[in-house]
Amino acid sequence: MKKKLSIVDIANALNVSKTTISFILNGRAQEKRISSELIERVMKYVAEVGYKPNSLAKSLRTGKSNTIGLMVEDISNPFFASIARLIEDRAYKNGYKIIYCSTDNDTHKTRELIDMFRDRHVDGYIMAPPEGIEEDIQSLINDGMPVVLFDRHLPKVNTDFVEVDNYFGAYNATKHFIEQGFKNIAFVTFLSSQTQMVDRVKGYEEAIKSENLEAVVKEIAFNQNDELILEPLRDFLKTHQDIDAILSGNNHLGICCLKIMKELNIQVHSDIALISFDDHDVFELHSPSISAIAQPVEAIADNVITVLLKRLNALSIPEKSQAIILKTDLQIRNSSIRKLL
Amino acid sequence: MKKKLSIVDIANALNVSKTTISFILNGRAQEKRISSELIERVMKYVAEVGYKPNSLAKSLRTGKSNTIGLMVEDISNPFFASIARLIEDRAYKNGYKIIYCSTDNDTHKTRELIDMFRDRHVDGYIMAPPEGIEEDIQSLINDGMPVVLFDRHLPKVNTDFVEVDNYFGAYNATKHFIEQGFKNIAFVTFLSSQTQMVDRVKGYEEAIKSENLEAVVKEIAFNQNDELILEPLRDFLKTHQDIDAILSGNNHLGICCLKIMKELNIQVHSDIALISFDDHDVFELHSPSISAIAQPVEAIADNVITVLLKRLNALSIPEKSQAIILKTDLQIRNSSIRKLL
DNA sequence: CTGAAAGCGCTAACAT
DNA sequence: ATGTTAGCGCTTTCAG
Repeated sequence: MKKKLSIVDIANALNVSKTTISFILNGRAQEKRISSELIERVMKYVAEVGYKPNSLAKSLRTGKSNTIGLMVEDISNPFFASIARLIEDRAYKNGYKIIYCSTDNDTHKTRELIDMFRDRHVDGYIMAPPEGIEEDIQSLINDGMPVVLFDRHLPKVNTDFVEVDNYFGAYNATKHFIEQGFKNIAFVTFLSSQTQMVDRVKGYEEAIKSENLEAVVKEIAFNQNDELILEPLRDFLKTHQDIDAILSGNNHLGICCLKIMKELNIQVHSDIALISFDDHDVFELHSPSISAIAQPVEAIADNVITVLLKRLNALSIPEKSQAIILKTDLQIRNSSIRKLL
Repeated sequence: MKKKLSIVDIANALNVSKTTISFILNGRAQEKRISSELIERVMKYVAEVGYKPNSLAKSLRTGKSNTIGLMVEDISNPFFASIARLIEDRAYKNGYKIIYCSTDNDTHKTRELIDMFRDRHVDGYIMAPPEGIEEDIQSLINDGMPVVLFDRHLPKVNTDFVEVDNYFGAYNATKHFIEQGFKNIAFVTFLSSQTQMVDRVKGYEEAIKSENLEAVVKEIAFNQNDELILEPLRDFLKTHQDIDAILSGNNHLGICCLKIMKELNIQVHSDIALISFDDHDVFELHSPSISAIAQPVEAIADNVITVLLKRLNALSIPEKSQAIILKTDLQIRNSSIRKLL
């Protein structure tokens, strides 16, 4: 078990003071006008023995950890997983590490996670916030921490966020249903006051209203246990035999709809048309293929990290916070059209 | 921006020495025979002002970070995502945080990640190791770090690991194909010398051989870019029209098979039967539903964390390392049977 | 029972 | 151009 080297070991071995080593290692050699010969010697030795500064000590001293805390709703949901991957990659390239966690939309758990991140001295926060976490985020911001929200935002909290135009995405998909001649279009969503969900419902309702149709919104309580989502859905479909199209509020619900329809032997497309918010591998592969309102995951990840890095590098006066709204992309597949492609 | 409290602030406010505070906070009050009255007073004040010890300083001092590093192949693969979730939960309940990362099966990237974990002073490692990382892991172990491998192991490295009986899983699935009357059964896998993949091929080959059939193994180079996986697969299917059943080495390849078959208008089940290693939402939902060799994700996660916690709490003499092999569960669905259910 | 003080490894103001 | 030194916040030995 080889002992871990410290900066003092290096300094002693080279007969130089540790300050000098520190300066050289932190690229302040020029500024301090250290002889390039010495720099060379130090760098060579450091590489040779494989010395790595102890980042714990460094963080303790500088107050910076070069870590970003990322909180998604559920890392096993492909939408969040892919965004997390992209953010991780970009952060990594910019010298930041990511610690990520799933909130499960649980306010209490989220609060604990924020505490943990805080405790770990993360330099910035990226999160898809659950409801009821406003105060905690505000307190983070008050303490000068950069916070970027994505997928949704908190109206009461003034900070940067990146999301898609949920209203338009749902509006547009609903209009598409109507154009295809569907009349009894239901919207299935989670019981939630999160902005993205609220906007999606609104978009749906406006589109329905504009055509003088009747809005049917089925709200289901969010639950980790899938069976508790499938059950109300099953009831809903059984008691609403007249429905000819469903718009689901996210991919999780979309998949639940598919499961129930399979179970009840309801044919997707010929019995009930379907469009889901958020794309998913399943949708493309399904027979018939399922239309989806795809979110531009790369663009979301890019914008999130860009905004955060800007804050992180900002020297002083915090700029006004920005809201970045991206466009969704309606992927029309077989599940939502009258005639199969 | 409220200043962060330190142990000194608490000590001053209460007119007690910081040592005493430290003892009380770390549950050593009894041992040090501190008056329960004082303990009471300190605890109350700490709760009141919401003081949290700085974990960075604590880690620097104690050399323990209460963090576990978890490296999976790809966090956006549901198999790894669900294991990661389960491990995270269990670790959390035992006072450990998890930092996780995707290796992408990239040895170089993995090496960097190990460095980063090391740098962060994680207390233990859980990983699904890529090939070629043996030395790095060995060096970790030599330095006394607990390392638990899962999903696969490294024959040259003597450490704990948890995996399923891959040989039997594949053998069994192949036998099932044969029982159903399929004769030209192909095995599609990644070009890999990882133990789990090797064992799966072996299981397949043994089963084929036992029935005097001909083994057809298609090996595809692992690639992040799906198109580079689909292409050889497309070629393979075009040039092997006689194949009537495919066993895929993992869920990723299983999904790729589905994609290609859809594209080439090959009917799953009636044209080619299919079983995939690793279960996936897609498989259950697909029409026809796809048979899969399911891995017991809960049991894997449970065993991994249990073994690691045992090491972490072990006071001294490292016990012999253990190999935990779990059973797979063949989920027979419509894609692999002669007559539809 | 409690306190003083050393020290984990690093950075940076302040000498020299 | 390089060295001295004082912390960052915490734990822990040793002395009262």
